Amino acid sequence: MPYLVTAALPYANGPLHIGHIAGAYLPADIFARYLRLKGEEVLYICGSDEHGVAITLRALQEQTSPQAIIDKYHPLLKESLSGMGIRIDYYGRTSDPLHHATAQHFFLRLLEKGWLEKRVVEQFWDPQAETFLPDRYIAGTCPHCGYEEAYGDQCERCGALLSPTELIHPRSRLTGAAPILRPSEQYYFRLDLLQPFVEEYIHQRQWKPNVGPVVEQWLKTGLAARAITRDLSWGIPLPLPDLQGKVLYVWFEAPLGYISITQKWAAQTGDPTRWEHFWKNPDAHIVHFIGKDNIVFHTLIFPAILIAADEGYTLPTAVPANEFLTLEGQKLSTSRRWTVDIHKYLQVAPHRVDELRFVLTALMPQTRDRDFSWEEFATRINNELIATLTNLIHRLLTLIWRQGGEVPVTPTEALLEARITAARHIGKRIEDYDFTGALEEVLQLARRANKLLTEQSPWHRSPEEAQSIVASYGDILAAFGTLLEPFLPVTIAPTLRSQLGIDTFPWQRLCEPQVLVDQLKLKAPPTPLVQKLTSQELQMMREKLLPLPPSVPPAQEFISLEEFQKVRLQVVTIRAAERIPKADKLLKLTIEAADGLHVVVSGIAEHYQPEQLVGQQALWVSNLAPRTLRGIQSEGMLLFAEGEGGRLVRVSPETSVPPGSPVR
RNA sequence: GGCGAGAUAGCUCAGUAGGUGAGAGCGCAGGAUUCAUAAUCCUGAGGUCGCGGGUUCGAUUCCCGCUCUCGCCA
Repeated sequence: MPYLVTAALPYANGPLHIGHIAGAYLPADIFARYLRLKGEEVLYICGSDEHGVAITLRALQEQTSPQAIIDKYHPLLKESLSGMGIRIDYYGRTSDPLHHATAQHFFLRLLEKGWLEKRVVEQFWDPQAETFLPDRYIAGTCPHCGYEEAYGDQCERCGALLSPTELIHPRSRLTGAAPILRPSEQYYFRLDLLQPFVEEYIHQRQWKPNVGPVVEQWLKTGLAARAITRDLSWGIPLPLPDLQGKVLYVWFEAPLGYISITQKWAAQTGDPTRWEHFWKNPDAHIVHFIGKDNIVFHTLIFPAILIAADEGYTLPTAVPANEFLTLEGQKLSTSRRWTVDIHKYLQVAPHRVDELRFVLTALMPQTRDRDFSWEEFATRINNELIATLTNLIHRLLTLIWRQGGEVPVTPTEALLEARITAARHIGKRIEDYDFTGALEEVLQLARRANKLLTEQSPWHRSPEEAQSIVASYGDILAAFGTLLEPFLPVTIAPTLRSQLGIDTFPWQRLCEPQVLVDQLKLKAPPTPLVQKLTSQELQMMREKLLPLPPSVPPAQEFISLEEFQKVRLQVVTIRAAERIPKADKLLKLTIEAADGLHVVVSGIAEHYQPEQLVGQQALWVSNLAPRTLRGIQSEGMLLFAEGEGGRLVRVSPETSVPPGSPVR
């Protein structure tokens, strides 16, 4: 039975970050690698999603064309994925002419089958640009919170979902002109009529506990007809002559990318019909790995499209959606730059890809949101990956090397049994889409082997006994060469196999009691598979990968003007600066303010020499309660900006002003 | 406002179709050991299973209400 594995098509308007990897691409990769080892026929396809308003807007921001945006991000996405060891059989893109043709085919087919309906809707028109405006192209004042930069679909300040007509003083984000309402014809997809068929499909499948309730809720509310066209220039044109200037809405055409990219792949293999082996085969498994934001599209809308087309398409077998990853306790956000971007990680730590895969697998948000922190990152690597797993491998390899590097493999019952149950449990967990649990089983095997090895302590025994004990571990070492492959395929698993001079085994063999190899021969003295992560290295990674200091919460409460005015700020001139004995970080500063000289103790000695500061101006909070530091009373506080890596930078007026000038 | 999900050891999380003393990993304390990247192994401390009611012989597990967090929808 063939498997088609897909992962959410990444949107080509920004880089991939750890949340994307942990949510979709990595679980799909582990799943696909495991199936390949099992000898199943697997095709893992993915590609860039290159249409939609966000891309046009991005192009406007960067003052370039949508084509330039996608041509910039498509390769970046592709390289980020391959750099992470995500082995995708074919990575396509939705700007491909083949995708356009496939999407247009579906549109015409649905039209022919009567599932589409033309409706006239009132939409905003920009009289200057002479174009209809999508919701996101319209800005105005939010009717809920008064925010003046709210968008037509959502207010970014209060989070309210809006419709463009609700905005007070709407204006076009293209030209700034006041848009006017005009009637426009759009095609609607009659999801409401398809609901019975979709329900039948939904109830034939098993859904993950975090997916099922969401789907049921949508069905309960009732599916509504949705517009599948938009008045835009960037996208897939409607294949109809009478409606110019309209394109297919992204949520309609993007999922069809799974089909068109499979077709593209098939064309490359020389057999253009081979895509039907997956998409028109009732025995094929189609598994979509996505994040929770995509559940509705993959479980309801995409199947509805396939059902409506009525051309014998295979419906998705499973949609193992993951929840979200947070970073240091806060939601990842590309616009707020609160992310760890993959392409940057690959530059900063190119030799630590498997380490990141390990941590992201351990922290995969399978049933609920999970948090990624750098401290956790280091702990997982040093105390689990290295201490438990690769250290076991290293001590075994060292023992073998000390016996001449060549041993016959004669496993004990206990070791064989441990290997077999581990292989079975790992496989079962992966098939249940529990990747964290599968990795835990790998560690469990390492813990069992560590325990047995310590109990037997070959280093305490006679040379003969020691030799036979060490020989008994050869089988488990060989097994790790395959067991680690789905999880750590970039450096760790292949390096182990090359040290042992073996290849991977079919997964089935790991579940059977026959010895995997008769003997092992090491060519070179073993070197550790993973280097410990030092606190300096961690610090370096953190500084280079996280541009914002985590101490500033992006979601802040608003304060009133009155509250703000309680803070008294003035410009002061620093008249003297000196170090404080036995304090590494503190400087004693004498400042000239409106009412004369004051003493302030500042924690900036690591960033400024005292003589750099004398004569300079700074901002001073004058009414902060005084505090005694190192026996010196500090009055108020000088303000410094916190730059990257916690670097402190003095804040001062653009041109010199008299000391004591108020700041309001 | 409606709906959904979550709240279990210092931390991250499992779990219970209701039942003898509630689990794992990490962290911590003590011990063993030294083949190994101060890694490994053993032992231990530590929890009113969010709060309040109810059903029950018995609830962390079922029901109702509440609080907090997150998400979806209006």
